[in-house]
Amino acid sequence: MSKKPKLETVAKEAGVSVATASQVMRGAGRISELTRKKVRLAAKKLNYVPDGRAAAMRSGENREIGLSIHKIANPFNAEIISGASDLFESEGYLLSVLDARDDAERQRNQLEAFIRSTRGGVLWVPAEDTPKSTFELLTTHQLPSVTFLRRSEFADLDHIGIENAKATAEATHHLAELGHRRIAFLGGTARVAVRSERIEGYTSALAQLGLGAPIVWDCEDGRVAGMQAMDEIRRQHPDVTALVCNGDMVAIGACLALQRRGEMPGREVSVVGFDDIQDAELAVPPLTTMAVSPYMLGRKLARVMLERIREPDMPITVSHVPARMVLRETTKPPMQR
Amino acid sequence: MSKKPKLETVAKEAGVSVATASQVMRGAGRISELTRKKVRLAAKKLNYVPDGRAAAMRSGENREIGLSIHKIANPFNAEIISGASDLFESEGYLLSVLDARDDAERQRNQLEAFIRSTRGGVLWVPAEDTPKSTFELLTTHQLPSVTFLRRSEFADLDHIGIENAKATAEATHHLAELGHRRIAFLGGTARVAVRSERIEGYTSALAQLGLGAPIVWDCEDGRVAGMQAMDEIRRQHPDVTALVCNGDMVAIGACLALQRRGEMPGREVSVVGFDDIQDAELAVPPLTTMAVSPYMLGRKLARVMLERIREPDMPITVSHVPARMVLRETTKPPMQR
DNA sequence: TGACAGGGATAAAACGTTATACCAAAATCC
DNA sequence: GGATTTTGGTATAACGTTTTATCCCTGTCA
Repeated sequence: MSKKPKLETVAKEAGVSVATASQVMRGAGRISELTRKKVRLAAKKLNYVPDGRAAAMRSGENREIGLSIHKIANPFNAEIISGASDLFESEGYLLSVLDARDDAERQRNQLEAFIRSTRGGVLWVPAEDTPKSTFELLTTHQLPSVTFLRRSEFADLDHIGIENAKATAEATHHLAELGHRRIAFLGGTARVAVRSERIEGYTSALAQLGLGAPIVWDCEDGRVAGMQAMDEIRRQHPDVTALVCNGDMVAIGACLALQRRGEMPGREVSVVGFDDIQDAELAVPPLTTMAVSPYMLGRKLARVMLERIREPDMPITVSHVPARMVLRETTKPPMQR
Repeated sequence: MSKKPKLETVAKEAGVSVATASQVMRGAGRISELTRKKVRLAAKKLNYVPDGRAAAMRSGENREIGLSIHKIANPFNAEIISGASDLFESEGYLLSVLDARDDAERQRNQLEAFIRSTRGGVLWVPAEDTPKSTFELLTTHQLPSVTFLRRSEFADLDHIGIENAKATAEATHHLAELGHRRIAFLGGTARVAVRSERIEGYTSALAQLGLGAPIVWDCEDGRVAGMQAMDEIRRQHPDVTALVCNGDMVAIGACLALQRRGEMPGREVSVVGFDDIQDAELAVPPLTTMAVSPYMLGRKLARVMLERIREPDMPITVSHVPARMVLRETTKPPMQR
C-alpha cells in the first residue's frame, strides 16, 4: 500500500517525537508506561520494522556476522553452520553464509564484500593457499575474525580447531592393536594445517610403534576421489592392510571401491574415517571413525566471536575440540594369509 | 593502526572534496583523469573500502540478497546456491544464505531478519506448512521475493520450479516399458507442492497405462529414511518391482537396503531417483535418475531476481526447468519368477 | 516560598555516504 | 570581444536511525 513506514511516521501516529519513539522501540531511556503503549500500538498498526542499517550506522553496533567456508554441501560443515546460527540467533545476531568452494581468490572477494557490507565480524576457514594479504585485509579493517578447522601460519586470529594429531594417533594405535603392520594415510591435498596435523599424528604413532615408513596418499575430499585412490593403493601397495583417512567421505569412497572389487572393508583392508558424518553410521558396513561434534564446534565458534566483539583487545584464543573414536565395522584384525 | 578510513580521509589525502572522491569511487560524474588518479591512489594507500550500508541508505539501491532454504547440506541445494551466487557476484551483488532446516517459524524469523537488515530481495523455498502470514509479511514490506522448488498456494510471487509431473510420468512410463506392472512412489512427506506434483505425474501415468492403484509411501528425505522405507515396502508389498523416488538420497537409501537384504537394485526392484546429485553416478550400482541442473536453476533464479528488482511492477513470472532421464543401472526388466 | 531533585519528553547533532544544485574557469561561438 | 556553453569541481542537504544535552514540569523538602 503506502510507503514503507519510518520512525517518524510511527512517532507522528503516536503523537510523540522521533526520539521518544526510538527509545520505546529499543526499550531504553525513561519513558512512561502510557506513552510506551501508544508508541507500540502505532508501530504495530503501521507494521513498522526498523531499518537495521541506519541503526547500525549510527550506533556503531553491528549484529550481522559473515561466514565463509570451503564447502557448504559438506554435511559436517553444514552442522557447524547450524550450531553457530542457532547461538547467534538467540543473541539477536544474523549469520550469513558464503561458499568459497576452496578458491582463495573467491574467498578474498567474499571477505571484501563482508567488509563493504560492514559485517560486525567474520568466521572463516581459510581456503587452500590463502596469501598473507588476505589476513592483512582483515587486520587493517580491524574486523573481528575467527578462523576454524584450518589454521594458517599467517593467522594472528582467534581459532577453533580439532585435536587432529591426537585423533589420528589414536586411530593408528587402534589399528596396530588389531594387528595391522602396514598402515597408510589417505586423503586431503597438501598445504592445509588440518591435514598436516593429522599426518603428524599418524606419522608419530607409526614411529612410536616402530611400524616403518609412513605412506601418505593424496586425494581430493569426496567419495569419488576416495574410490579412485583406493584402487590405486590396492595396486601399488598390496601389503597395506589398514587406512587412516582424512575424512569420512574419502573413507566411504575407499570402502565402496573395495566392495566394487569384490573385497570387504574390515577384511582385506580396515578403514578409519574422520568426522563421523551421518553417512558414516549408515554406510554398509558402518564406518569406524573419529567423531567430533560439528554442532558444538559451531556454537563454540559463535561464542568466541561474541566475546571478541565485546572485548576487542582480549588476547588471541586458540582452542581445540576433541575427537573420540567410534568403533563400527570397518576395522577388524587383518586376514591371515 | 589508525582508525578506519572514510571518504573524508581519502578526499583529504588526495586534496579534493568528499563529493569528488565519491564520484571517482563510483566512476560517475565528470572528473578529469588527473584527479581520478589522485583519488584512486589515495584510496589504495589508505586501504579504503566504502561503507556499503551508508551508500545503500542514501542511494536507496541495495545490493544484498538473502536466501533461505530448507537444507543447506543437501548437495542439490548447494549447487543451486553456487549458481545463484556466481551470477549475483558478477553483477556486484552479495548473496547471503540461511538454513531454515524446514522449520516454518525459524524461516519466518529469518525473513524478518532479512527485512530488518534491509536485504534488497529474498530468494526462498517455503518451509513445509508455511502460513499465509509469512507471505503477507513480504508483500507488506514490498520486498522483491522469488520462491523456488516449492510453490505455495498462498504465493503471489515469482517462482522457479521443476517440471515435476512430467518427469515422474516419464520415469513411470520408462519402468512400464521395461515390463514392470506394480510400481510404487517413494519419498517425501506430505504438504509440499513439489511432492504432490511428482505424485500427480506418477499417478496419471499409472492411470494412462492402466496399471492399477498407486502406492505412495511417505518418508523423510535422506539415505537412512530411504533404507527403512525400502525394508517396509519389501515386507508389505512384495509384489512391487519398481520404485519412482522423490529424490536421489531416498533412492540411494532404498538401494542400500536392498543390498543389505542380499538383493540387487535393478533385479528384485528397479529404482529411479530424482535430481541426479553427484552420488547418483557414484553409487554402486549407479542410479538411474531424473536429472535437473541445479547450477542452472540457481543462475536463472538470480536472473529473475535481478529483473524483479529492476522492474518491480513486472507481472509475476512462474517458470519451470525441465528434467531429463539419465539411464544407469538400477532399472532393468523385472525378474521372471 | 524558594531551592532542588528527578521523571518524562524532546531538539538537534551525529553516523558515512550520495544526489542536487550551484559555481568558477576555460573553451567556444558569432 | 562579449555572450554562451562546457568542463571540472564543490557545498550542502538528504537517507533513517541513535545519542547527548537540554528543557519543562511536578512534587518535595527545609
